[in-house]
Amino acid sequence: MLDIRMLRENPELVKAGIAKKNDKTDIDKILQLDNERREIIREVEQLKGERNKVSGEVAKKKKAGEEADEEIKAMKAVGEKISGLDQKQRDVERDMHNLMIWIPNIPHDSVPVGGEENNVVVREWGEIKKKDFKVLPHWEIGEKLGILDIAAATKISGSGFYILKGLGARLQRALVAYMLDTHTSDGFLEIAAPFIVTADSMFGTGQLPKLADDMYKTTEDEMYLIPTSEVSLTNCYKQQILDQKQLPILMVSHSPCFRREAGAAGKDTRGMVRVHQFEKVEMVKIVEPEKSYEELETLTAQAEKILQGLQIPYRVSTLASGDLSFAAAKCYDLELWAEGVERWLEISSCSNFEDFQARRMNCRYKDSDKKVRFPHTINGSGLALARLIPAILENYQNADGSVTIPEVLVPYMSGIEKIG
RNA sequence: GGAGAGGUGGCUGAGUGGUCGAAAGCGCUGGUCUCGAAAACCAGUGUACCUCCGGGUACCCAGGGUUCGAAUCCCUGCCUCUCCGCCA
Repeated sequence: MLDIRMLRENPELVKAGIAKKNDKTDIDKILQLDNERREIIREVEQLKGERNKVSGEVAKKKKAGEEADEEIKAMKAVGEKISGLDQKQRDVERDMHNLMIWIPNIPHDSVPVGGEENNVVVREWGEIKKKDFKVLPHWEIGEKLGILDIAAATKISGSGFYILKGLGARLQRALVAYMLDTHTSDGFLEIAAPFIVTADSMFGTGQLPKLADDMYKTTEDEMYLIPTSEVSLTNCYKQQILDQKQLPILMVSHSPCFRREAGAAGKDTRGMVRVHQFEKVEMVKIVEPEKSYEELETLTAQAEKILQGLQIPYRVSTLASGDLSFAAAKCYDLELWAEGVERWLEISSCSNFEDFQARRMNCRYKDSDKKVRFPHTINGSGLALARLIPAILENYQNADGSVTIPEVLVPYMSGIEKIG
């Protein structure tokens, strides 16, 4: 959510900002409602002041055993006027709120303007080596090794699901453990949080109302399956005032992620790179505003650390404004190179939301001057399993059809060094 | 799922229609005292909004309602606790 004061004081800045995200919210309409709202408040507060004063006099008279019919009659009329204005104020505020919740966060100045084609690669790591044999895509090598069964998953749940078996499932568990161990030893607190959350939590992190169609919703209770544990982690601190001493808060968790992927039919449908349910390790930081961009860099480095440990080539891009998600002010995408599908696969998005989510969640902190302020929130995958496993099956594939286990994972695999 | 009890400031807790934004205690901040600390004593101690910058309004879980007037009465929702049922 944006600050209404910012809209009032810098409407052109906001308009320019949301235009960079191709958003067409009518800012002038909001400002008009805001003016209307303030006019109503001015009027109704004056009336309420009068009512309070006279009601006090009524109380005094009654106590003294005097009549106060005149005052009561006059205040009845004032009261009616007040409830009319109260209603009007509620209506205006509701209309305003319903517009405000659709405004995306505005991009940071360092974000390139434009669509996906304007994303900027800021660094690359590792060497893309061409193997001297034909590398099979993960769905083929996975089936051959008996560790991946997409057909069975399709029977159970329809398209967009996968089953890992035996050492495939074991590999996933090893990766999760490796990532959690890495992040916790770097200061992140491991959290095991709910996978089903209220609409209010989805609103807090900015998934609702805009992304409602991309999520699974329960029919009886209006609960949502999390599309990422960012939702559970960040909302741990909603409707709360933190102490500055508690910051920065660093959290990490492993969870399944559920995504309807509405409108993505036919896109990257083979294998496990685009599915309705996948596992992910997610990092979230809640930090002081002044430090958030610095903290975004270290969070991104933390995600990169995993890929470096696994020796998988990757690149980091700054997303252009049009490619940014609804709530993000700046985002780095990490993409790894998968040798079988011969493509860059998005493996992590590290974003700074500034105070956008904090406002929606009403999460605040008391700074050293005891002033209550909104902190900044940051998150990033560290990393997504459904793309990491394909990359390992492809990049670590051998000519004989076996797959070598990355060295750092061997201890997590009871010493197993190779599948197949 | 059934029955009951309850949600008041940072915390404990009083308040059942009229000077209640809310007693008291604790905590916290400042001061006196002290070499310093503790104790004692004194003072202060919420947030948001509107403003013609004088001040005003709102907030006692949330949202409605009754009333001249609501922390207090009514309705709805959420949450917590106790007992029963069910259950990995």
